[in-house]
Amino acid sequence: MANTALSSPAAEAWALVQRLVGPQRKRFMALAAEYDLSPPQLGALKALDPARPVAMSELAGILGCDNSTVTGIVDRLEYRGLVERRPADHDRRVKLLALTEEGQELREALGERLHAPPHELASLSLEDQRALRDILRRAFE
Amino acid sequence: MANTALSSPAAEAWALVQRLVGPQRKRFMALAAEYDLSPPQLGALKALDPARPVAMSELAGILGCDNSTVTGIVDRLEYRGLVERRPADHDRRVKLLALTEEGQELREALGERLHAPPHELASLSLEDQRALRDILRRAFE
DNA sequence: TATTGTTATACTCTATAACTATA
DNA sequence: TATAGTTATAGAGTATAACAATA
Repeated sequence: MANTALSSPAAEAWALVQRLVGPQRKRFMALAAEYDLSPPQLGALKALDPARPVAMSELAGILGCDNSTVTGIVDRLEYRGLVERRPADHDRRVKLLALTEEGQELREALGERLHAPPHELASLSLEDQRALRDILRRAFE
Repeated sequence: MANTALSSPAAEAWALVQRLVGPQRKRFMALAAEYDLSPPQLGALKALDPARPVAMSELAGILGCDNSTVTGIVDRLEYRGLVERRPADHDRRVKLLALTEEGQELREALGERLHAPPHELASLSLEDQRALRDILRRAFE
């Protein structure tokens, strides 16, 4: 955990990425609190797709928790009028989750806040920003 | 949340960073489960300093939760013999947290796992790795 | 008076196991 | 038989408020 050598440039880069992202956790929690959401509720709102309904089990997969946990999270979101459960045509066991209009608006506002890059990146030179973007693009090729 | 323009290179870079780090959350949960720790317990172990005892309130600050929450987390860690509560000389209200020998060993093993860069970074060319590292270093200047 | 840590309380998240209804 | 979602249950995390010891 300490400064253990950092053998490769990738390892040091990874440590720096973690340092960049670390504060994001508190930012996420603060944002959830601001909108009176629990962190998993915010995660669920973020994970739902405005363009396509998502099955309960699919959401469980995205959030990395059990189906039974999703039931409670969605219960509260639905009670608040942010999400709707709808039957699925192709399989009557499945329930599809759709954002209500209010849910979509909230999700939009949340998204804007989460998308804003932290000042460490925003204050890099435009040249560095582009280089960083290009390297990260290559990382996913 | 969708592909909303990504106005600046910094915004796209930030989106890519989040994409890189996203899977890290599940990695973290899986690692905790593997060692029979809850995620906050793993976080606490990670936050404790092998070289310097940490006060309860300091740990609460790092974890971003209330002091009263830390009490329970540390209770379980202490019950398991991973952490010790010690009195502080300078202020008898304060309790200092120190890793036991077993706690240090576990933290070391955990650290090795968390420090390994994901394959997306590890498989970048050495040139890209170095450039990425250098840009991120500048981000923190 | 203010602060550190604990306790009491209430709520949320969490997984497991058992259940219902589909498939 | 197997799967999607719910319910019941028990344990852990979470903050708030009240408290004891200390500053």
